[in-house]
Amino acid sequence: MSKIKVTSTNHANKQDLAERCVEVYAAQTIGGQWALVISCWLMHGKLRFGELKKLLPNITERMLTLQLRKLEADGIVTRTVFAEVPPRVEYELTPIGYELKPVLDQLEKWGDKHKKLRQK
Amino acid sequence: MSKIKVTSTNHANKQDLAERCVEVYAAQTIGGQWALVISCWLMHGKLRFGELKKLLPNITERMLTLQLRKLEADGIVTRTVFAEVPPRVEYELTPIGYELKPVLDQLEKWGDKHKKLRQK
DNA sequence: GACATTACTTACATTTTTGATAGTATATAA
DNA sequence: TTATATACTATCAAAAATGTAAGTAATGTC
Repeated sequence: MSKIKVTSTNHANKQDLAERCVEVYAAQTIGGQWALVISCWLMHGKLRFGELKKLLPNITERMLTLQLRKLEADGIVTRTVFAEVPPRVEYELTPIGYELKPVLDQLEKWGDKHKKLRQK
Repeated sequence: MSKIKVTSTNHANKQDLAERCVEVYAAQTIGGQWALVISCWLMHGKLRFGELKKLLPNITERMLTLQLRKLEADGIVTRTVFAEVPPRVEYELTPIGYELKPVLDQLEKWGDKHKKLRQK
């Protein structure tokens, strides 16, 4: 499941950075091209796999799965499978997941300011 | 200088995400393996290229250059060259760069909490 | 029995990011 | 004259992330 090479310099560097700098640790945890948007949407409440897919029209099922699994592994979302056919799976933020709110808020604030500056 | 393929799906997706979600826009702007740590160090004041290198013992000069150039292009740091030999170049956060502080603070806060949860 | 639905998985290809290594310029000091 | 220090640049190689396309399971519906 993991394609990372534990012996690579890159891997070592990432680990080192995460250990020495909590900010980097946090950034790595919510990193990945789609993880942040997914978190943003889940802030509003739980969603099914298919609902997320509709909200992110360009994402492939593969990527959505991968990122959700990573978020799950990192304790940021929970995955609830209902024994139905066709299957139903719901994703919801964990408490620590919901605590990302202030981070997202600050990112939004800063992003807005930066965007405006750039437009001038 | 840019190795990105403007015609790729990946590129299109990134653009799209950044447009639709300011949080992602912000995250992309300070993304890159080393950009955040560099920003953290620069929060304390301006630094020379060589000083940054010492603070990040594992970074290659190439990567340090690349990330600093990106930060410069994005208006987050300024680059001041002194006409001396050997050369001296100083990097400092711009006003909007310094405004990353609250973002870093929140990342730190969250990162700490998350780390503690994981250790249990 | 064929079909639709949903949330996936698998194998492979492409793109993007990062790393390794070896250069370069140039005034000053030895 | 050679060496030194500093902030780079240029190539090439490796690793990591993302995308493409095609499957799968299982049950209820027609």
